[in-house]
Order: sequence, then C-alpha cells, then structure tokens
Amino acid sequence: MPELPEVETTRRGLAPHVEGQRITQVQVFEPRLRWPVDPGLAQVLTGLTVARLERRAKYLLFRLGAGALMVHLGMSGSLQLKHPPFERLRHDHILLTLGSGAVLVFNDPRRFGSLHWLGSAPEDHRLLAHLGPEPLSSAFDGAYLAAQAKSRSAPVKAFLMDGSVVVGVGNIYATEALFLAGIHPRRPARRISAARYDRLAAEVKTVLTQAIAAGGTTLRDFVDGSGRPGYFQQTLHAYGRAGHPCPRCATPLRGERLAQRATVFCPRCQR
DNA sequence: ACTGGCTCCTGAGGGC
DNA sequence: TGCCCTCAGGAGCCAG
Repeated sequence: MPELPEVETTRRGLAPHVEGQRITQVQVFEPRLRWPVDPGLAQVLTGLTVARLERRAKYLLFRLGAGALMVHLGMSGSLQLKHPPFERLRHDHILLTLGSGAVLVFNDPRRFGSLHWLGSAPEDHRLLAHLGPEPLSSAFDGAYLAAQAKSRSAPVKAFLMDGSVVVGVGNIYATEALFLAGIHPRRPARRISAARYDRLAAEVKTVLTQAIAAGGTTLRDFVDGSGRPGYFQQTLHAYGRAGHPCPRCATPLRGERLAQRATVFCPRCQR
C-alpha cells in the first residue's frame, strides 16, 4: 500500500523516462476512481510535455506548463512504464502514451486512487492547500510536533497520521516509528514530552529514509515504475507482527484497533 | 478547533 | 473445491 516511500520510489523510477516527454495519447478506460476523472482530461493533456515529475505528500505531480497532472495511488494503485506491445491487464484504468513510444499505465484494483488536472497554481488546489510539512524536510522536527500537539487529546498515532500535521506517514510507518521511539500509540498527543517528540521525529525520518532506500514496502501489490516490488517489509519490527515476540524484549506484540486502523505495539517497551 | 466514524473498492485468506 | 464472511486501508468529509 503506497505510503510516502512507495510514492517516492515510483517518482524516482519514472522521472528519467517521463521528464521531457510529450504526451501523445490519453486513454481513460475507467473514470470511476476516488474522484471521478474529469471527462476533459484526455483532451487537455494531449500534446503537453512533462517538464518535471515531483511529489507532494503522497501525490505525484506531473508538471505540464503552468499546470500539473496530480496522481494519487490510493492503497492499491501503481504507475508503470510499459513498452508496446503489451497486454492491457484487469484494472489498467488509464494509459498515457509518451513521445518515446512508452506507455504510462495507471492500475488500481480498489480504485482509491485519483487523477486530477490542475490547470494553474497547483499548490492552491483544495487537496494540497492544507497539508502539513514534508516529514523529511527541516520544517519537521520534535519542536514542531510538540507545538502542534499542545491542544491535541487524540492518540499520538492518529495525530501522526493526520495529513494536516505531517504528510506521508501512513499506518505502516506510524506503527514502526512509534515502536522505535518507545511511545504507546494510544498516548494522548499532548501528554508527550518535547524530548520524546525529538526522538519520534528522528525515528519517522529514519524509517522513511530506510524504506525509500529499500524501494518501499510491498505487502500485497506495490510495484515501482518498472514493476519491481520493494523489500522494506523484511525490516518491519512491529507492523503485521501481532502475537510475535517484540524484537527488543520478547514480550508478545499486541494487536489492537485504533482509529479504524490495525495497530501493533509492545505493551512493555512502548509507554 | 478537534475528534471519531463513515465511506469508497476489490482481493486475500480463513472457516466450514 | 467452493462459497461466504471478514478484513485490509488513504484520506476526504461530516456530524457532534
């Protein structure tokens, strides 16, 4: 399920193959995604050239002139570069043919992903305007987290996964960062010291950086721009390991539901 | 200003 | 073998 490392892995893999390329054909086979695909998308994109492929939060931004094509992979989406002839697979919803002859294929079984055309000032779009800082930027640190947490009674895990606080930290990496920082996921956000937030911010950066280096986490269906899976799942300490011994103290890890999400933690190490 | 719950969707996996 | 049920989850949205 794509979180920030998976989206960044996709961006890095695709960028050299799409930047500078003209979009020569757009085929929409299934417009019913998280948001309905604009019926005019094919018309507006055709003929434009991709200047740069960027990422903001978990959104990919294909910069095209003054505008941008914004793509979200949802939780089962992938963008792959394919070379004709190839067989269109089930759930291949949208195909973008490039001047090079390669085809960018958007596949998404659960259709939680989306494509938007942002005609001008992309960062002002309602889906981007209220996002928090990037977790790997200098704007994100313990002091920032502590300040944000001041009036928050919600569990720290929900706080950490709130995109208006910090972007890109989904269930897997929130679970891992809290484990590494030794913080109980249910602890109210405002009841955590500044020193512990320093540690948490550092662990978020560490786990995301390592996951990017490993090509992301593939639990079921994530593949990068070339169809390759990630292998960070081999490094997970807590996520998906409920009932197994804690890697640190061997106490059985506990699995619970928190804010509609599967949550795993060590009842002894995490306070 | 926050918080928690609901919603979209398909496929995997377990039980029988 | 096959069917049915449950679960998984990103994140926008809404009611309280």
